[in-house]
Order: sequence, then C-alpha cells, then structure tokens
Amino acid sequence: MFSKTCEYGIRATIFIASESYQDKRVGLKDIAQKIDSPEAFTAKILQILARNKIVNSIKGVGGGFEIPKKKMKKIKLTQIVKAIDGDVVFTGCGLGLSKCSDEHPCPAHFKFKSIRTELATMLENTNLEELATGVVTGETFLRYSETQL
Amino acid sequence: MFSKTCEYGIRATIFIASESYQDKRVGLKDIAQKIDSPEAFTAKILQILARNKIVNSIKGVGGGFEIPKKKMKKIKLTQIVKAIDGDVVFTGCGLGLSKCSDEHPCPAHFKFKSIRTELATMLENTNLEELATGVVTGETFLRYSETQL
DNA sequence: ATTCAAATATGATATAAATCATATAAAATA
DNA sequence: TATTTTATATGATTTATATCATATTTGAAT
Repeated sequence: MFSKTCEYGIRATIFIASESYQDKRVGLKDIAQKIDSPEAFTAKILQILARNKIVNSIKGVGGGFEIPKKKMKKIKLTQIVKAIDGDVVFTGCGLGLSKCSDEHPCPAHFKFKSIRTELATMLENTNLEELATGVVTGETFLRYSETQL
Repeated sequence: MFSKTCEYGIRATIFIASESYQDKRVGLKDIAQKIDSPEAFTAKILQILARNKIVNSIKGVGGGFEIPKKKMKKIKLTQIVKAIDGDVVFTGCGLGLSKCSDEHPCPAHFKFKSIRTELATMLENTNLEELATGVVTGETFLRYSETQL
C-alpha cells in the first residue's frame, strides 16, 4: 500500500509524538531502535518529515526530534503519506493505467473507487495524537519483538 | 496497491476473457499490444497465470490464450492477485510490522482493518465476466491512448 | 573560542522489481 | 518428417527502491 520509506516515516512520526506527549525529545538512534528501522535510512526520512514541518528537528547537543503537543491533533496521516509517497495512493489506477477516471475507466475503476475514497477519508480523519496515545498506554506497538525493547 | 506484475496480469486476464467471450483466441503479441505492456514481461506473467489454471495456453500454430466462457463467472479477482502477489495485500500490516494482529496491533491496525476487509470482499466478489463485458461493450478500457487501438 | 553531540547533505552500494534476450519445446500443417 | 508458429524456460540487464557510509553543518556547553 505504502512504500517502505513511508511506513518507516509514519512509524517514526508516531514514535516521536508518543515521546513528545511525555515531554521527551528523541534522537535518531533511539527512533531507529524503537521502530526497528535502519538508522541511516531513517535519518533521510526524518529529513523529509522535517522539511515538511511534520516534525521539528533540533541540532546540537541534547538535540533530536519533537512534535509540539498542540500540533498532534492537527497532523493527519494524509500529510505524512503525501509528503513521502505523493498522492499516487489517492489517485493512481488499481490496474496501473496511466489515465483512469470516471470518464475513461479501467474495468475495475468503480470497484476500487469506494475503497479508495474510504482509505482517503480514514487517512484524512486519523490524527497523530490518537495514534500516539495508543503507544503511550501500551495498547499498540511500533515494532515486533518478544520483549518490545 | 498491487505490483506492476499483478496489474499487467489482471489486465491480461481481462483482455483474454473479453476475447474469449467472443470466441476468439489471442496470442502474446496481441495481448501485450492491447493492454500496453512489455511483451517479454507479459509472457512471463502469462506463464504464471497458465500454471495457476487462470488461463489456458495452447502452443503451436493458431495457438494462444483463452478462458472458457463458463469459467469466467467463477474466476475472481482474488485468485489472480493471490497467484501473482501472494496474500501480502490481505494480511500485511499497513505500517510494515512483520507481525500485526488484533492481539498485537500497530497504531493504525484497526483503522486499516475495515478497509482491508472491504478490499478483500470486493476482490472476492468481483468475477472476470463482469470485468470482461465492460471491455466488450466499450464502456471500460485496458490501456490509455487517444485511439484505443 | 573549542569541543562535542547531534542533525543534514550527498554520494555510493546493495537489493529487489521490472524488463529484455535467447534458446527450447510443443503443436499444427504441409 | 520438416518447417513454422506459437508458448515456455531461463538467464542477463536495467531501473527503482532501499540501505550504507562519510563528510558537513549546527547548536550547546565548557
């Protein structure tokens, strides 16, 4: 559904939010560890997120990444996905046609349409805060491991 | 959503069905042309489809690919997708966790769940015949081009 | 000011997916 | 049975994605 880059990006954002929720700033190493992603790759993704104002980055000693609490409700999954994967997931044709629309539909166009709409709506209505609180309370997870390190 | 391989595979299957619907057998070259896909790559995909009994292949002069009319209603999109992409689209985690379930959910698990279910239902309920007839009647298209060659 | 711990930028490498090329096998027909 | 037409099998190449490595910049603290 999303690129791996985007998956990591969403997980990283949620992790940063869950820590910011508890007034903690987090660094790259910690992020990569907690979301189980390659560190250098994650660094690149964080840059994209920072450029898109989804996360704040602070350089230097004691620096890291954070997200102001008041912004969390306003940041929606859509923004993260669009920042990283663009809007191919929203507009692309299910069968890969370069142009596919109500006027010039692929055979499955109207079958996919409702699902796409629902996906878009979900991404548009899901905010970072609700995703982060699940992690804080331990109800949801950002990596798989026996011990949830 | 699907791999390119799978997109081509679905389009090829629909095209073959639409021709079989009119009692015509079609060859590789024709298929590749009509669905706008690379010929050699399409050949490989057709082999997968043939091995999975989704299409019949006939070698030799006057050979090609076809799908018996009576089978068309029974062949569902799910089968094609599973044959080519496996079931990652049905079971994979939206955020890329190696294990993600109701018991050990990622933060977006329950958000994605309903959408995934709907997708699976749609794929399960969509048969080849309905997709092919749209092409036959000219309501839907398998490639984009000014002239719809 | 110097040092140190961070993020940032950029380029290189590896891996996976998509595409191409060629040789083989099967079926029809002449 | 020889030839031709088609699919099949396999391996090579290209392209895109993911991953790694390293040098640079920034900001804080000493």
